[in-house]
Amino acid sequence: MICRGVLTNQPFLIYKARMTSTSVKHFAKVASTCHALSDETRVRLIERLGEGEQCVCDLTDSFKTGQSRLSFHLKVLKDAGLVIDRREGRWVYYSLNGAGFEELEDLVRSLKSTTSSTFRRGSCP
Amino acid sequence: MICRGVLTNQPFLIYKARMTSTSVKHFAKVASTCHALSDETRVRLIERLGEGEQCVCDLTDSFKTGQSRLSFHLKVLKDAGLVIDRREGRWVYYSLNGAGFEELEDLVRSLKSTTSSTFRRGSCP
DNA sequence: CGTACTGATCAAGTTTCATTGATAGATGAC
DNA sequence: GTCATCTATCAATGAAACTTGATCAGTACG
Repeated sequence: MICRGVLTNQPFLIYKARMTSTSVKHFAKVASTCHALSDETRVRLIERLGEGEQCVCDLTDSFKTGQSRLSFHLKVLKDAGLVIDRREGRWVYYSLNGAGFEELEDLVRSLKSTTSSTFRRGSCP
Repeated sequence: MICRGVLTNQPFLIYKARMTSTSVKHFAKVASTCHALSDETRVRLIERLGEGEQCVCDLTDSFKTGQSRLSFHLKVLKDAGLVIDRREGRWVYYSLNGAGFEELEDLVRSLKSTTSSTFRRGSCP
């Protein structure tokens, strides 16, 4: 199966060159961060936290759902670096992690513009 | 459970006001798009397509995996609007869908800056 | 025609994730 | 101290997603 790009004629070599260990981590980072945002409940939590810091009791009230369920989703978001928590007495407050979102924006941008912005048309014999 | 934000004192009303039907769709749209990017193989596919249009045979070769597996992941990406395909004889070429990525960037941006950029500190009695 | 090839689709098996209810840990009130 | 409250964690169940191999649909070629 000898299929090559018109311009480079060596797409496979190019690909291997980009497969550095950091690139591998990059793939996993994008996937794990996006996984955190792949659930509608978690997206709703993010948008809610965009209004400002919220305590879990507030969220449980307005989301009208089990507390353990929200706790689970908040943990997923926290592990992804998208939110941070702060304990104050019995209550725990969650808010957005600005740094995590900037990183996310960078990741998304990097997806679109990887190496060559020129549109290379493939050709198989 | 009477927990209110310091500034508004009515966080729940604010939340309900934002729950329009378009917002609901918005949540689902972010979740579904991010789900497409929540798999490492699919992220690798995206980055590979960032180099230019690729035929499936090329991808199957360099990813060293089953053809049906790649076809499955390409379909997920296509359904999410992130890639487009083009048939040319026996071969099918995939490439990035610029419009889909712009929409994705908008979605991510909208997550960070929803309503108030002011940091509201919650307070529970 | 028939054959060879590319890629999509299907079905079965496996894994991973989300939900639920119960429990445990931590804090504050008494 | 005991009790109540808030939140995290655990175990079990159900659902969704991923993988694999086989088959099917479409195309090219002799």
